[in-house]
Amino acid sequence: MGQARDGEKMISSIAELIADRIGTMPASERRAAQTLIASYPMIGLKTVAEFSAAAGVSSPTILRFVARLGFQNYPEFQSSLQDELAAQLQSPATRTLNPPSPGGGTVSPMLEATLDNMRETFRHLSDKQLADIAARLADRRGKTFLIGGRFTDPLARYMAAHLAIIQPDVFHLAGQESMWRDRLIDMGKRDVLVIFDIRRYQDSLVRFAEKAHQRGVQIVLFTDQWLSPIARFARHVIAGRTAVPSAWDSSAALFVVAETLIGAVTRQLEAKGAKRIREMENLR
Amino acid sequence: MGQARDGEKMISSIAELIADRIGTMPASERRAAQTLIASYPMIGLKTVAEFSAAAGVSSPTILRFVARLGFQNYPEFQSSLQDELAAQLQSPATRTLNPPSPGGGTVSPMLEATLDNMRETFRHLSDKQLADIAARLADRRGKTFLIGGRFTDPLARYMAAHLAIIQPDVFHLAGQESMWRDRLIDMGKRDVLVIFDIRRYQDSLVRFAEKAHQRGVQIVLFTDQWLSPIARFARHVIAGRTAVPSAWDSSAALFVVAETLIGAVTRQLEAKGAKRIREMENLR
DNA sequence: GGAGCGCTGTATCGTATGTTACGTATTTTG
DNA sequence: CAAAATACGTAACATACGATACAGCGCTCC
Repeated sequence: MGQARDGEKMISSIAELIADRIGTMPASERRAAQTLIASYPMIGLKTVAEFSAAAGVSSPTILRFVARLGFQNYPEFQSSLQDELAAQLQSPATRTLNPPSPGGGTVSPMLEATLDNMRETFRHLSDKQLADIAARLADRRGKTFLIGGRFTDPLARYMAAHLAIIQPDVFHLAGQESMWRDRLIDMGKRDVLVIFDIRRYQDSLVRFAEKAHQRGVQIVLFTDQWLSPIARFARHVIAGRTAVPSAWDSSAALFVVAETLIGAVTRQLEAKGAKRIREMENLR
Repeated sequence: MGQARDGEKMISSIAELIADRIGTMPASERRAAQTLIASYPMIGLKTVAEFSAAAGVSSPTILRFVARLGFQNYPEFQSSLQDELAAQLQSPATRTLNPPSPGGGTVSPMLEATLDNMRETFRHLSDKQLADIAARLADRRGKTFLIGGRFTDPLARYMAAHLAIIQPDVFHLAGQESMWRDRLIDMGKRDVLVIFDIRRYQDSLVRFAEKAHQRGVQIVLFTDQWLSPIARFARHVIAGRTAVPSAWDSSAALFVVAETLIGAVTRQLEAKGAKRIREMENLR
């Protein structure tokens, strides 16, 4: 990405790079630079022809322009712009919330990142998608199995603990691989398998998911934004943000999605008037 | 641009368009859709080949995917994404996020409440308090035990899974009450017992906490804002908000506190230069 | 005022990219 | 269980895109 360096000066964005070198450019290239800055960075993502037309110069001038910025070719220049955009989008500039803690402590960054992760996660998650998954989980013609990886299995347990109360045939798959591998026999087309898998993805889970998929089991996958290979077999994929300023990844966003789903399933069953729910409420 | 309409529903972004139609898509196209959503919208700005590789499908599938979304060809699809990006960049305020769902947005209130809970929880939690607890957990002269209630035991497991890696003598107490009650024999003044207990508070846990307290064990309690009776015996109490618009209480705030603590303990051990940490990092 | 140099656009080329046709595998339906 | 329909990938294709060679123009400096 921003490998383009200039002497000892730190250049972190292409816009700065341009500002730095615009003085040394010939007239036409300067027009190109100004056009790019004017509607930064969108015009740079379009084709050379469009860029040149917008700037009122010829194509080769655009290419000479990007070459002068230090890029080998036009695609490389575009990739750089895209990376910049991606970074910009991931850390929402709109940090309107949480006042920085007085002590400038170690807590705030962690919380900030976690809150951002949740907002980002839900931003990519439509109500409809969640409703679909909830409907599938509330559809009581089949069984529900839940399983997770090394760090995420507690999430599977958490979800199972709730779902098992409001409906029958909910099973958390625990213990040794050999234990739950044998449960495949019980699984069929009408069943749902909820899998939690984030980096580093576990081979055993992938294998298990594949076998289940072959048996026609519908897979709901909770994973991180890089998508576990299980996504290949999954009917529904929930991609949560996991990056936090810590040695560990955060599963908090996935946890919240899980809670949201639990709530949605409960509501759907209530709407269906399942008598089990009414009985349950007596116990609360 | 946003000319893509669907019946009477207003679709203003491609992400919404996808969410709307992802249900009607065949498996491979759904994978394409999910990869795009996972890193929205950057992957869509790259070439068909890169997109298809990232999604693990073939190029034609990508093209069929964009065709299903209503675009004549791939460049038109990309232009649409770019326009969307441009609009988003120009008015950061107008973050076109989760559209309120037709069925009376069921997601947003849940997320909002959860985020509020976290802010509230941390507002009453000083950095010093967390640092103290982390220091206690990082003090390796004693053992660490973790246990939780019916719904919160997964949180204990989650925390144990992490702590057990960075230091020895971390035990999650599972199974029947009789099982862990006997472990009391192993506990002494230098040991720490982390308990998760929210409404409805479990008698068995309260009894257990009391016995441990009598043996001089230091108790760290995760509970809700109404405080479990265990608070009476606890050295450190973390009170998290749990109220959400759902039939269930939310443990998400406590989960985030747990993650924060895990991070803090890890950092403290790193600072101490524990060789175990260095060994661990080789494995990551 | 003439010669040299640098800047810019036109025209051409090679290639990477999007596109399409077709055959196979998989699922669905009668 | 058979047959049709659908989904998916392989491979060939055409085009549009970026890259380059070259010529014209203006500017500067002898």
